[in-house]
Amino acid sequence: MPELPEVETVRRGLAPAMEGARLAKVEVRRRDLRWPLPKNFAQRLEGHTVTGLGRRAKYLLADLSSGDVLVMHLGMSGSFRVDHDGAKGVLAKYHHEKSKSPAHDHVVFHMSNGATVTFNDPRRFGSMKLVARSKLDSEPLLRSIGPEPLGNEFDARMLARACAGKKTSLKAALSDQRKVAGLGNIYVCEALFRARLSPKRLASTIAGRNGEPNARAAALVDAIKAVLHDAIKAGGSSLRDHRRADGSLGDFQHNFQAYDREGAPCPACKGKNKTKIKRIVQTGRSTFYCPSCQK
DNA sequence: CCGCGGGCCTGAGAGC
DNA sequence: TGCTCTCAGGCCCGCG
Repeated sequence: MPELPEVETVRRGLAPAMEGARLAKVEVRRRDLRWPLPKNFAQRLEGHTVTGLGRRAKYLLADLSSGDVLVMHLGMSGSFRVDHDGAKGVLAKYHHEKSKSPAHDHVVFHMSNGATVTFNDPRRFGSMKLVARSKLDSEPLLRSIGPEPLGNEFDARMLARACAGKKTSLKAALSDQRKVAGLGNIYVCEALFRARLSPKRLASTIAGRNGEPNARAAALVDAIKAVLHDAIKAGGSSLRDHRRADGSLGDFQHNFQAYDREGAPCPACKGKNKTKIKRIVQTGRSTFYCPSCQK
């Protein structure tokens, strides 16, 4: 499911239920997620307070009063659901969701404030890991991740430098978390569409000889920031699995201009003969783009 | 170091 | 209805 906007949406939904609350009880129903949860996983969490809930790239980071940080990833199909005691109506309301089978409720956090936070993940590509806060900077999962695209420091200069000299495609480069954090297949396609750049273009062509940014780099950074802002505002994109923490759907899928729109008329083409959005495969993943607009 | 392909899992949807 | 096949929003790992 989740790229940066979906993870940020989840974070904002979980924060009111988790921040400032104590992990009163932690149920581990399946420990074989992406990596097996250690035997003492629940023990290391129980009794400690969540002092803050943050995000880095597509990871959620729960700061704990114990000095640990709980690093969580949703993989492809992970989601969190918040229930409040007595809110049976909410439970009933979403009971029909087939994708939310309780068989895939793998970890349940019972918070001291009465909230229940449930991690559901059919494909189990998601993960949880406890890391000492003092060792977070050297944590292998996070160490080589590039800049946050919505941060002030992320600019054309930074992206151009990361792409300079790279013979790989722009599509592959933007999907590479080391170059910029948080983009996945959807938002790479949408950002390239907005920037009018072909996904097949070499990554090196957004930089000059010395790695300085050109106009394409500037357009691309603007497009990345804009599409992520718009998607967060819409609560992310719901295709199959993504829900807000209250169970409601995101809305941004209705704003896709290229992704998953193979054969549809390009929304940017002028005149009556609009080019159809094309689907190709790059590094094993579908890419959607307009061959006329994106050069 | 770099880039690519394979693999990890389950479920939905298409086609027969 | 039911089977088979393909595809899916991610990322680690091993290979060349």
